[in-house]
Amino acid sequence: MEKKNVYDILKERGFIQQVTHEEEVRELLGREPVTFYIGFDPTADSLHVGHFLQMMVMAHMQRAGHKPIALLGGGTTMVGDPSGRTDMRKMLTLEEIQSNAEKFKVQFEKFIDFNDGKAIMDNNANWLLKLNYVDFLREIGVHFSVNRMLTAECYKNRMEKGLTFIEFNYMLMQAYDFLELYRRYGCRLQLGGDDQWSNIIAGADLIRRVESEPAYGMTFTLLTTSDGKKMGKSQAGAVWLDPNKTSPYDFYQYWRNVDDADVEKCLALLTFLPMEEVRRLGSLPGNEINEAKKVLAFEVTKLVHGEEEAVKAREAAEALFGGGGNLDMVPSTEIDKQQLGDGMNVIDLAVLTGLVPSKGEGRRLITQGGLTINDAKVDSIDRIITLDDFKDGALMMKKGKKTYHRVVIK
RNA sequence: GGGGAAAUUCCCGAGUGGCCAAAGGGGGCAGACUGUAAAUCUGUUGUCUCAGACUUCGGUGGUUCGAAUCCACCUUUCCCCA
Repeated sequence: MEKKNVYDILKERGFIQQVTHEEEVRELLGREPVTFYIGFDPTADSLHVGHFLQMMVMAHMQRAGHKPIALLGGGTTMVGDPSGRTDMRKMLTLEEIQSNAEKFKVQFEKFIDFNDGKAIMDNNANWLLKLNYVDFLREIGVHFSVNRMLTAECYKNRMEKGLTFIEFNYMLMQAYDFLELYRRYGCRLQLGGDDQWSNIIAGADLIRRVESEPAYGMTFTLLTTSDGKKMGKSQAGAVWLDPNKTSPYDFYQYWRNVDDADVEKCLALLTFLPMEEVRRLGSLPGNEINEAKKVLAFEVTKLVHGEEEAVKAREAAEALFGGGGNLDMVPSTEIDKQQLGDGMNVIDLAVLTGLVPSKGEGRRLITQGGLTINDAKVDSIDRIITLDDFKDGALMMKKGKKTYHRVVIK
């Protein structure tokens, strides 16, 4: 069987949103190994699921024999990308950015194979930070029409709310990155989320002007739910790839609970399952779609945290929602006997475990009948927890229908 | 540089001296219904030793018995003019 063009794979799985030169890009990708890049601005101390989608693209591309460049935005983050934002980005210090970049670096290495030059990692701080202002303006600035920039989609809503000059420059920096990567590594394709479209075409145009060489760009769908909201946001904030920020159990549960309407899309974008299987799972009727969600949760957790963690997360979920099984991975808190004393108020215990953020909320929860201890509803805010409530040294608290927390006597 | 407007609780946005922990919406949380889904309906949504007390309305200082509301200065943002 002839090898499938990676462009068609990405298209079929629903990644592709916009392409600068559709036919040319497709042909190029089918013809020769292409060096391409995706930029990641280290604005936080961990990658999140949005980044994960980009890494899936890199992985698909790498499998097809192309060479990814993971570009850390150590330089661009100093400026801040205004795209898709209504307010100004918080300014980060150089130290914060560098520390974040180090964390990103470690995470990249889990997803992309950098051995034997199969992929490249670089940081635009290496060239952006030492740029000379006037030289930059003369070499790069001349190629940008302010009139045109102002019409760019990414500045539209900022034209109403305000846009500072520093952010306005972001596009030039990113365009320059592309040029720099072209010069250093022969990179002629930039990929990114759809909110990066303006920045990407700016870079491709720059290479065409300055180097008179073809350069291309392509954007991917952003992870949104069927009703257009950003995905990867849970009540606790973003869903992080760092297990210390989002535990594998919570990560698993996030995907286990996606809307019916989003299951197929997520399977296509975030797993490597063959498309026939994705379509089959996505079209399961009614209740059966839960099987698809289990597959989704397991597969994504496996990719991000490894098979062992994924199995544990699945077991924990099955134990809680099905009964029996291994409870090791369920979020839990250890408490010693002294702390418990002669008895401890439920609310205090709930706050201690972090199940509720404050006593007020704990009271509210109990009053509304939302707290369960060992499958029995707590009906009084004065309920005292004693050693008798622990079975084999453990007690199970449940908030609402699906937030479990184990308390273990140590 | 000159003139005008604004900054409110997670977000948007009311509130112009006591009735304001602050309308309304969104979001969150919980209950009912379900399939660990969606939609819908209901309740709830600053903290605490919850009767009551305490902290909050960009910052600092004032006026007042009493301020989110008035005054001064500062910070930030937007708009108009140059």
